[in-house]
Amino acid sequence: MPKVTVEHRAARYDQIVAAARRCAIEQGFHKTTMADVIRESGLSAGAVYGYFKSKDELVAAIADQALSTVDKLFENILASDQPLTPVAALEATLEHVVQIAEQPGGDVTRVALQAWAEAMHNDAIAGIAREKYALLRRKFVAVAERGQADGTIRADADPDYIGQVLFALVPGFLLQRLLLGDVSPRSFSIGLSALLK
Amino acid sequence: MPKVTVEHRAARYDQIVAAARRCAIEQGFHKTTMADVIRESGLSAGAVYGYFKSKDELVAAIADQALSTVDKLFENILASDQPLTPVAALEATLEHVVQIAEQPGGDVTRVALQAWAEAMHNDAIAGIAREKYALLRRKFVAVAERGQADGTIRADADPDYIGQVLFALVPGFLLQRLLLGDVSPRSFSIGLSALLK
Amino acid sequence: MPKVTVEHRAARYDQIVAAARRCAIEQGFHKTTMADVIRESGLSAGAVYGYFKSKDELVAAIADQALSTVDKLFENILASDQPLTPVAALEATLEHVVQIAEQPGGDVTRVALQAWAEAMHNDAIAGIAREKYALLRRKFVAVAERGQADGTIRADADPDYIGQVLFALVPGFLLQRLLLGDVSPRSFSIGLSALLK
Amino acid sequence: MPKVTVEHRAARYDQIVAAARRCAIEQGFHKTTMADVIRESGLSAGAVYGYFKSKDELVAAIADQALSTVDKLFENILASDQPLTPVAALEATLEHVVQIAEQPGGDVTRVALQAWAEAMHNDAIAGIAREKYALLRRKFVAVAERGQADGTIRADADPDYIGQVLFALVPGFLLQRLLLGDVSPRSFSIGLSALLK
DNA sequence: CATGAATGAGAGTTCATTCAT
DNA sequence: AATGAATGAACTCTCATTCAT
Repeated sequence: MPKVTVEHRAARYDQIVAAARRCAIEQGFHKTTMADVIRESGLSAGAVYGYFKSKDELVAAIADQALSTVDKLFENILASDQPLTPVAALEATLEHVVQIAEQPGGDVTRVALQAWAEAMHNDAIAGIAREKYALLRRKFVAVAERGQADGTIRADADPDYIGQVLFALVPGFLLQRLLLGDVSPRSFSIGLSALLK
Repeated sequence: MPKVTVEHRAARYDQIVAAARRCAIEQGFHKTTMADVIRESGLSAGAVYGYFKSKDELVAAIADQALSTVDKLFENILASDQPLTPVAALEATLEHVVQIAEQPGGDVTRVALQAWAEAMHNDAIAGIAREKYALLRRKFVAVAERGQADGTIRADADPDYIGQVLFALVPGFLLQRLLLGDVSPRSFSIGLSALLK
Repeated sequence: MPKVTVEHRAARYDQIVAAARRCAIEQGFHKTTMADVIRESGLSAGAVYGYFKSKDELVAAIADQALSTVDKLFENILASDQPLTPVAALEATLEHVVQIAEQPGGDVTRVALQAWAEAMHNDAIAGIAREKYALLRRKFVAVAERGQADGTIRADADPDYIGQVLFALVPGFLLQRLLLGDVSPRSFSIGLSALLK
Repeated sequence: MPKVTVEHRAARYDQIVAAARRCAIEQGFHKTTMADVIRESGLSAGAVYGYFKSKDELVAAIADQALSTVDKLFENILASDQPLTPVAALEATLEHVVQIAEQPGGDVTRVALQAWAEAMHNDAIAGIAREKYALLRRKFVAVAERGQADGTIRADADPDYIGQVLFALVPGFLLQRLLLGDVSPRSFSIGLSALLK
């Protein structure tokens, strides 16, 4: 009975977050009303408030989820022991971004964008964003360090700086994808390769 | 106070936009109420609505202004006839970003971030963002083309792709600056230089 | 208070319409604010808007109700199978008007007057008014036709015209009653009888 | 100088009332804003307020004007020394109503309707309406009295009652004309004649 | 427990009126 | 005298949240 209930609770929770995410993708956090989420989730107001004490908490949960899509990157691509070149690391990351974005249920990267804006005046979301992005950036620093170790990258530069630049390409790609729509992991990969000679 | 000069109208307009921008920097577009803007501007509700038909219109004006900060880049740095290397173009741009961000009256780049989010479901703002950023990116494409012409960049890659990558570093810098706070034009310049060998 | 019965909803609806009607009788549609209706109904703003999407919709409901007071006329007096003379039909109608007007809760005929004015630039209300009054007028046409059939009314005139004239006496009575206050079904009955010889 | 000014003032006054009337015909008193009147009159806010201390005063002036259209009836048709039959008096009155209604500048009878509604909670307008309509009704009483004197109307009925009935046909006609649009002085004349045998 | 009707503070906006120029 | 920008109280309506059933 306890386990069934726990699973049931988890399913309900996901149901609400999924509904809220769909709304947020469509209209943004702020235009989304609790009534929207309630309707979209198929639950009652009371039920939704049984899982989230407030709209802020629900928004934080969606933002968290959107920002946590990078987690899989760590577990899979960037966790490999084989050395990754900067271009390979970038391309793998961007392909992951695109794959996430194209999943059925709507483009979560749009929610990530919302989360960045929200982080400017919402400490909870800012904290999550900082944590996730610092972690991802550290992976790119590691890539830089390996490159410096094997001589493919100049060793006289702070690897942190190189990591900043490589990581910057991820939100830079995401924004161009959503706003201009004419970029792809391939075009970025080619562009970066060309610059690196 | 009838028979008001064009300058007077422009001054009032700026007064309202400045007040609204201060609010938006602090709390974001959506937590900012018209009452906030009215109080902050020192004008009356009617006066504000004499200049902006709706909150949406006012938000669009602030977003427009924030996104248009890149205009000065075109007029100044990137308009020079002397060839700019990718690193120089990037550093000039990021220094401009920082200078804009540190101007008294609050960090406008925070508003730019809001505008990105808003562009996801606001066609007016999306249009402005697309226009401004397409223009800025073209400058980086031009930099790439010059580099290819003078042999400092490999000529077998589409310069558009190189422009995408270089341009991506701008929002990537901006986001890291606002979120993690540990980047600088210098650190980006060093990081990019190291990658380019 | 979920799971509310249909009767409960209907009662709430009537509660709001009754409150709004009281306000409209006192001050007219336009001087009546939603705050007035909310206070008078004893409900909250949200509750009232749960039953009526807008003030316009509420006004239409009150107007509809006021204009629909003639419905009972059809069911009762004018539906009788025994032939009615014009004078009898008129007197019955006016007595019904007075009875309606003197009901506790305020004189609804004042609202009917408002509805006439509103019908000039409100299609919904104009439609209702047209429908109800066309129906009532048709009853008077029927009275005229019976009169022509049994020889008490000249047969060479269009019964529609006679119906127009008889029906005209109803708003003519109503207006004089509200404005000058010195008319009664009896005085009208006597006056019409005298004219008919 | 004084006379010119007086004429100028009168012209301005008429200009404002005419503008306000056009608005009131189109949208009713309440949907008409002072800004509408100001725009329509081609004057400035200050100018309009130089002639009318408040919107209420302006509304009263339009209502007054609309209700005073019956004045010409007294001066012309109903003032004749030759005896008028009820049917003739009615037809003359209704023809005057139609003529007034069809004048260029919009149907003033729509404003009269507004005035009736307004009279329910506006003593100034109620006073004017009472005065004008009492006067008009008295004319119909006089017609009744003449009829009784010359034997064409039964003498045993209070002529006031007959006047009430005859007068009632005027607003009854006006309302049907505006609401149902299928009546004419002729149809009323025929209808009344038929009833009178 | 789950429901969803009800709450009510507060949002955006309007508009009659004023008064410095 | 005339202007019309400015005022600000008041309006309609929304929506996050609660709690009686």
